[in-house]
Amino acid sequence: MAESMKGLKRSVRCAEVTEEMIGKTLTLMGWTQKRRNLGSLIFVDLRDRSGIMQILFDETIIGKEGFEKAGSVRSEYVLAVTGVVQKRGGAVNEKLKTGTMELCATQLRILSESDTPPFPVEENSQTKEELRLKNRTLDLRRPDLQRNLIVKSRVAQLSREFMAKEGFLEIETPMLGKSTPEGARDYLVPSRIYPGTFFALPQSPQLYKQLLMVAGYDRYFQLARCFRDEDLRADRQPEFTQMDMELSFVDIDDVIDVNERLLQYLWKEVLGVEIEVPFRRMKWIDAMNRYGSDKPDLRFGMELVDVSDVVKDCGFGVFADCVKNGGYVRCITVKGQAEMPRKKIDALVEFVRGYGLKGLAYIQVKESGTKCSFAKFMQEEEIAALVKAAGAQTGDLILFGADRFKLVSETMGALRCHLARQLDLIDRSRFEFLWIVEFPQFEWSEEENRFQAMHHPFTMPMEEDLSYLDPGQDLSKVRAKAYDIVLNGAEIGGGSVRIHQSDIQEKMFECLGFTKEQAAEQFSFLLNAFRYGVPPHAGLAYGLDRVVMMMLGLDSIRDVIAFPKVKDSSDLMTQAPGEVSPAQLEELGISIIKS
RNA sequence: GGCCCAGUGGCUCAGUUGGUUAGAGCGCCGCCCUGUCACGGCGGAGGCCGUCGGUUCGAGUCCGAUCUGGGUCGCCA
Repeated sequence: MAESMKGLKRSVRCAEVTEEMIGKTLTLMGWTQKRRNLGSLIFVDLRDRSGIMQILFDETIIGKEGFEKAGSVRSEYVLAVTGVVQKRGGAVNEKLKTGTMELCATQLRILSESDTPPFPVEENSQTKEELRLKNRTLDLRRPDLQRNLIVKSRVAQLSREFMAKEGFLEIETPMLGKSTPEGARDYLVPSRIYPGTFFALPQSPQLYKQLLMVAGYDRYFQLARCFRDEDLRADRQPEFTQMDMELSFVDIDDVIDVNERLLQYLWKEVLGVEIEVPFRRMKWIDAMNRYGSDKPDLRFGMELVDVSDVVKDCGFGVFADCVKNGGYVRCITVKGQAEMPRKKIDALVEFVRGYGLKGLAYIQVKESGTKCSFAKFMQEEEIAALVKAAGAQTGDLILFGADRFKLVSETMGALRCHLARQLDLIDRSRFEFLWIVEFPQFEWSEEENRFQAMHHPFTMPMEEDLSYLDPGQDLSKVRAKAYDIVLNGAEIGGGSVRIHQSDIQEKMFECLGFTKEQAAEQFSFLLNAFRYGVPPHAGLAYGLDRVVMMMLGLDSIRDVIAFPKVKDSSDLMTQAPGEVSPAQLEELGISIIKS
C-alpha cells in the first residue's frame, strides 16, 4: 500500500549527503536501485538524479514492523526514509560518492510500489533501444541519460547567460508560420478559420530573425524548436532545437569571434576543457579536395590525394576515361595496411558502392613488392608514379576511386572516416573545431535542372564574386559569405552574412529561377520590410542537440533528447502520430484519401 | 524509395551440416542467512523461437513475403 509523505520533507538528494552530516538525522526520498536482504539486515540503494545512498535497515533499530516493510521493498519502489547518517560498518564502496556512509533507517514509508521493470535501470544499458523507448520514463531514470539531459540544460543555461552578457536579447518567434518553397519538407498545421490553408512549423526562425534585425533589435538570440519532415539519421531528428542568433552591423569575423568565445566558455564551464581560439578556417573547396567532406574530421590524417593528372594518360581505361570526361581520380593511403586481406578490401568496395562509386582500385605496397589490382593495364613506371604521388611507403595500402568531383570526393571522404573508425585511428578525447568558409552560393540540382541555393536565398555572395551573380553567368563561380562550424566531423552549426540590399536580393531570386511575382508572393513580407532601411546583418544557428551530443562523445542524438522519435518519425511511447476524429477533420475541412 | 544488420523465457545472449522433452547468465517467486554493495545458499516458475506462407517424414535452423527496431544512400535550402 502506498503511503503519504505527509509531515515529511526531503532533506537533501541522495548523493548530496556529505561526511559533515554524519550523526545527523535526514529524510531521503528516491527510487530503489537495489535491495540486499541478509536476513536480519537489509540494505537498500536509494537512487535519485544525484546518485545513490545506501540505506541500512536493522530490526533492532527500526523495529519489527518497519523491518518487515523494508523486506517487501522491490526494485523501483519509491521510498521516504528517515534515519541517521553514519560511517559504514562494513567496507567502503569506492564506486559511490557516498560510499563511506549509510543512512541507518529509523522510519520507512513506501510512497509508491512498482511492477518489476521490463529492463534494468542501469548505466550503459544493454537493452534494445526499442524497448527502452517504449518505456522511456524508466529509461530516463538511467544515470547516463540523466547526465546527458543535465548537461544539455546546463549548456542552454550558460548560453543564455553568455549571450545576455554580450548584449543579445532573447526574443521568441512564431511556431505557426508560412510554408516556404525551398528547403526541407514542412510539417503543416491546418487552419480552422480558413479551411484548405495551412500553417507550417518553422524549419528555422531564419526570416523572423532577419526581420528583427530590420526592426532594430540589433542582437537576437533564441533557443528555438525547429521541425523538418525529412528522414532521420543517428544525428538527425525531425524535431530539434536550434541555438539561434543574429547580429546587426557585423561581418563574418564578428560572428566568428563571438561564437568562438561562446564555445570556449561552454567547453570550459561544462567539461572543464580549455579549447584554443581562434579555430582553424578552411575554404569549402579545400575541405572537399583534402577530406572529401564539407565537415572534415581533423582528429586524424589520411587525406585524399588527387592523382587525376598522374593517370590521365595511363593504360587503365577506367581512370584515363574518367579524367578525359571531366572526372577525378582520388586516393587515400592507409598506413601499414598493405597486408589487408582480400575479404576486408572487398568489404570496402561494398562500402563505396553504397555511395554510388562503381569500384575501388588498390595498390598494396608490400615488402615483397607492389601489388596492384589494375596492374595488367599499367606500366611499371606508371604504378611507381602513382605510389609516389600518393605519398605511400612500404607497408601501405592505397585505395583509388574515380568519378565526378562530388561523388568521388564525398565517397572517398566517407571511406576515410569509415577506415579511421575501423582501424581505431580516432582519439575520442580530442575536440577539433573548424570553420568552413567560402561555400558555393549555388548548387546544381539534377532533379530540378536548375541552380539552387546551397545555404538559403538570403545569403550574401562574396563581394568579389558579385559580377557572376547573373542568370547569364556561370553561377557555380559565386561563393557565399556563409560559414559552418564543424566539430570532429560533424556540422554543429552554420550561418551567413545576409543580403541587405534589395537589388542583390532581386538578382538572387532571379538566379534561382523565381519570377518577380513568385518572389513577391512567397517573401513579400520580407521584401516589404527591406524597403524601409535594413542594417547589414549576419547570424548563425547551432543544432543544440548535436552540440551536446558531440560534447559528450555520443553516437546517437536520441541520447540527448528526452522523448525522441524513431526512424519513421513516430513516437514509440505515445504512438504519435495518430488518427483524429471525423469531427476534428470536418471542422478543418479535411478529408482523408485512404490508399 | 534503395541497400545492410538484428528479432529465441522479463533482460542479454548461445543454439552445431534441419532430427528426440529449446539452453545459459541476470532478473523474478519462495525458504534460509547480521555488513552486504555483481551479497551468498537451497528450491521453483517462466519461452513453441517477430508474423504469415512454403520446402521437408521432420525447421529456431532452408526459401519467400511481411512487421518491428537500428545503420546508411537518396533526402535534409
